[in-house]
Amino acid sequence: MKQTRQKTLILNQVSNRNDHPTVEMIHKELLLIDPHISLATVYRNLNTFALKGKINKIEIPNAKDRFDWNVARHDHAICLKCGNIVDIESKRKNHMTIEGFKVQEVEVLYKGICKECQNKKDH
Amino acid sequence: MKQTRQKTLILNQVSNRNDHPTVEMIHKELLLIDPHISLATVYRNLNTFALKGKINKIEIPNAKDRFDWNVARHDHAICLKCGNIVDIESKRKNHMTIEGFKVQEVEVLYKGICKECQNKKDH
DNA sequence: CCTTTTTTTGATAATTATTACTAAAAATAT
DNA sequence: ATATTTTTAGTAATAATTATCAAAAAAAGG
Repeated sequence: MKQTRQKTLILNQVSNRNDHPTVEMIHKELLLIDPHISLATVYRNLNTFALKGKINKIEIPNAKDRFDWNVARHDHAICLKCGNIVDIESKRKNHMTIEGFKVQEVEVLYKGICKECQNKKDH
Repeated sequence: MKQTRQKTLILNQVSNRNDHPTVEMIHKELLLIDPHISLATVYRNLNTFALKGKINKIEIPNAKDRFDWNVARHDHAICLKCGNIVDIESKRKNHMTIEGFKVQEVEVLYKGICKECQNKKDH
């Protein structure tokens, strides 16, 4: 694992924001700093960081992957109107057991309407 | 909504199996009965049935969609080795509330190793 | 029944997020 | 410094699903 300018930029970008950016969002921001940084490089490194547990990868069906600096256990809620993601405190115990199934991970995704979208008028 | 031979075949196929087939699996089975049924038709109708609540669509990140005749509320567990999906009884109450977020749906996915794969020897 | 209208199908093209590929560049080791 | 290894940039490839649309089938209206 060689240290590179790009890796530092990417890890900093995820760490310094508390939304749940997509690869594209991070790439777009980084282009302002390094106009030649490649989308493939951002994908590659975000995945590597997630594998190493430095960041969290949030996989949502039929939506772009999101990344999260917060590696502590927590759930997520996605707004069906605006697509925004918010953190939800997890109420589960640390070790779930299911008869005949060795649980390694539990993913909980709340789908609904966020505060902002509830206050918006549809027209 | 016009009644067609294809719709009947597709709905029957999902209803008559208790695994969680992908579109491809259903299409492959139906080709034995109707050798010209189109994959697009299977996709189209499974999605329509799911929207109407006749069947359940299980969306799993980075995997093919699965379909389920069981429309009652329940969770799923996916085996990280073989990819099989099993039903898990849901322990949640019917109405979840989160401060500032109107929950419409909660998806819980257990990831781990199923009974069969635990007994298999890796080599 | 036969004709008209509406919906659906089949076949394939398009889409889209992500991964694979590879020569050149950068980082580390010698 | 030079050699070796890893990474990057740019782009091609992949794969699941959706869109498109002419032809076929189903329902409606005499």
